[in-house]
Amino acid sequence: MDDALRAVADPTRRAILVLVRDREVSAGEIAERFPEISRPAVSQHLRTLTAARLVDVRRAGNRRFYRLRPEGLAEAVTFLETMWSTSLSRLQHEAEREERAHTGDQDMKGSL
Amino acid sequence: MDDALRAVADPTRRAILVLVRDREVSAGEIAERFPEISRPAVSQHLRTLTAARLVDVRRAGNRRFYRLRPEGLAEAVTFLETMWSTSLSRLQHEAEREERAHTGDQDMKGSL
DNA sequence: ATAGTGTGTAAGATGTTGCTTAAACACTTA
DNA sequence: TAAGTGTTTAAGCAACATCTTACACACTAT
Repeated sequence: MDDALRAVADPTRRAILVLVRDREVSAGEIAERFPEISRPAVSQHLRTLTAARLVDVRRAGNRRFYRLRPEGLAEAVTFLETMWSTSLSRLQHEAEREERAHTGDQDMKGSL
Repeated sequence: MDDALRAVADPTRRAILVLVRDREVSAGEIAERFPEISRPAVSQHLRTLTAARLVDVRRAGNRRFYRLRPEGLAEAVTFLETMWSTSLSRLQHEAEREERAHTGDQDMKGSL
């Protein structure tokens, strides 16, 4: 998870992931989408993504095709979802307590 | 989203988020959980998390209490979920094509 | 006021990241 | 073999992140 979240923290790498989400894309084609940075820079990002197991590589002749490897995101998604939804459900419960309190239907066990 | 993902890329900050997920925790109490790093280091992490709007702060007398602000994770969760599930559904479609081709009855869910 | 407790800020050392240019590798084609 | 294309690796550098120590701030209580 650590590698995945670190990899995903960079905006260029996130953009690359979007590019390779739905189809295989060659390194060169990826690099074309980032005219502002050099090819080696893109290559290094691809290496980082590969090391984080966020993309798969297929070598075909001269070229290398990259594609999203969604399983690599599983742990990171789970972590963030847990933080997000667990805490949201807490907020929801508080909201419900608020509502009961206002309608005179209090639940003492719920109070802190 | 950028700030949130960068903030969450650090393991210490992730651990802090877990600590403040379910309840308010004071800066001192948080720092106690990280004996290996100094108090100022923790304070700086808290600042980063606050700037990323991933936690809320409440000042009470001497102390400052931190708590998870789940809304701050919304965009990041959405991004990762989209990458994850969209791509998984692609895999599923490929699996279904495979299945039709082989007339087998395998269950792709196992590969998650 | 003064001292004590909880916390944050400043300054600086150190390691890491992301970029660039130059060179090398790998495969294709003449 | 030699030249051409696609891609990665190497080396070096500037920017940034994270840590530490020392100090400052804010509030509490003698």
